[in-house]
Amino acid sequence: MPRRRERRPGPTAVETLVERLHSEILSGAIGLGAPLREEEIAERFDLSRHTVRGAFARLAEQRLVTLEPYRGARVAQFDDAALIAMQQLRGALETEAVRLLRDRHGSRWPERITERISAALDRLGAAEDAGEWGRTLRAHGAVHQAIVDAAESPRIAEEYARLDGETMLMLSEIRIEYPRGSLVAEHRAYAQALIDEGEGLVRTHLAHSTELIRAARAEDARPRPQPGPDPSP
Amino acid sequence: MPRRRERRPGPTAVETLVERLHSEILSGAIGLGAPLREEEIAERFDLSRHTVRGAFARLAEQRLVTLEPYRGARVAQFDDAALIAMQQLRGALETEAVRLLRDRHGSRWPERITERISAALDRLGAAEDAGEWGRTLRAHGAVHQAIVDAAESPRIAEEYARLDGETMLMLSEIRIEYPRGSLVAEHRAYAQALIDEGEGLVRTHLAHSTELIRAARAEDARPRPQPGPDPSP
DNA sequence: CGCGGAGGATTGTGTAACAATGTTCCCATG
DNA sequence: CATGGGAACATTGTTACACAATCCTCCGCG
Repeated sequence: MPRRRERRPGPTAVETLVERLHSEILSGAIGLGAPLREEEIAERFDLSRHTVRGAFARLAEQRLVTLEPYRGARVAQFDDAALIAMQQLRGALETEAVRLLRDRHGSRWPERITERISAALDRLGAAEDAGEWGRTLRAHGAVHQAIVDAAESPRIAEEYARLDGETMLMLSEIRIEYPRGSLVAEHRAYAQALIDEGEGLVRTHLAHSTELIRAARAEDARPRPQPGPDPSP
Repeated sequence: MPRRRERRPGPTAVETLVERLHSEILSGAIGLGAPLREEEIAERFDLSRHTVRGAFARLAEQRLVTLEPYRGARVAQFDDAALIAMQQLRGALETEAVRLLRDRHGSRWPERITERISAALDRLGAAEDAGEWGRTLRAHGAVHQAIVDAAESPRIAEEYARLDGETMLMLSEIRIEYPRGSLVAEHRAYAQALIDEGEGLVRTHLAHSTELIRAARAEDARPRPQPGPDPSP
């Protein structure tokens, strides 16, 4: 069923820049809280400052960077309050997604749906086996996203996706110690429990991961830079 | 307790333009689906196209306008699918907010909180009495926002606020017939039920309003313009 | 040591131009 | 008459340069 018309005007300069900065930021090449200077980036990518500003605006929309008038853009930072707020939002979205799924399908979700979730779980297992932290992180995100996507509620899915990108950034500087293979096992059980018992588990699961993240950040014993406007000089 | 430092750099041109366009759009002066041409707006407000484009980007972020590369900006439009998707997201947020409230406060919410909700309800009553539809609409939104704000979950509140603006736009062209005074009565009962019985009612309430909106739109018997990319020529 | 202010750095906005894409409309062709 | 091809035009995307507004640093003064 071909979509009415797939317009493909070459990706705009802003779009490609957004992608490049996105991956630089997510890869940790830029570091949480680091300032992004227009001129420098404009020169580095051979673009005009206007274009760079356009890209910044989009990245700010995804909350990967924060924008302050006359003070510029910087890669976002997350203190514990931000973590909690994010997890509450995530909880709202994932919980509702599961509830919608169960409203529609009861405890027997159609295979088309469970299949995708299973596939995501498999990829998570593979990533974990490979011992690649970044890949594992993304695969983990994809599992949750698959669950939310299954609800076929576009706005919920979209907000969740945005949140996921933000989470990737937040976690980009920490590494959670986890016995190999337990992440996938835990999530297989989680998914099954959602199907069997409903959305109640979502909050438990999130509380668990919130604690892991907090612990991992506290582990980084060094005086954690909280994102106050300016760390006192 | 004075905030660290309230920076007040004069509002930027983009910000003020966003506000002006926001109110023009919400007031219906521009009409759902109407295109916004950069040049025209730049001239009308005596600004450069760059500034206008910046404002468009922000309005798109709030989903009041849609942006298509090389095709420009237009005021958003909403078909039934969009309405449903919005309501699902709204349900996710409001439900979680109430759950957070009851987690913290049980069935006895502190007065500081109920007070704000009551105030919003009072304003709704006043607006309804005055028979001003626009004001009633805003007051109604404020009641729900007050409930969500009470949960003190900043991200949930923020997403909800964005959604509320979008909803105002969606409703800007319809008028729901409602016996005077019944909106506030209904919402007083709703708020009380949330306190007493929890978040279960949220979905019912939303389903109810979804139906009212759909009915009101169907009432506008004229061939409703659905926002397909381009209505076939 | 704290404070104010000069000077530099950076962001915000404007003007003008051109490139890339979308849109319209005329017209030749069947 | 319909239809497809394209020119001509309209609109958006991007650049370069300039200047204004604001922030930041650092120095000298009390």
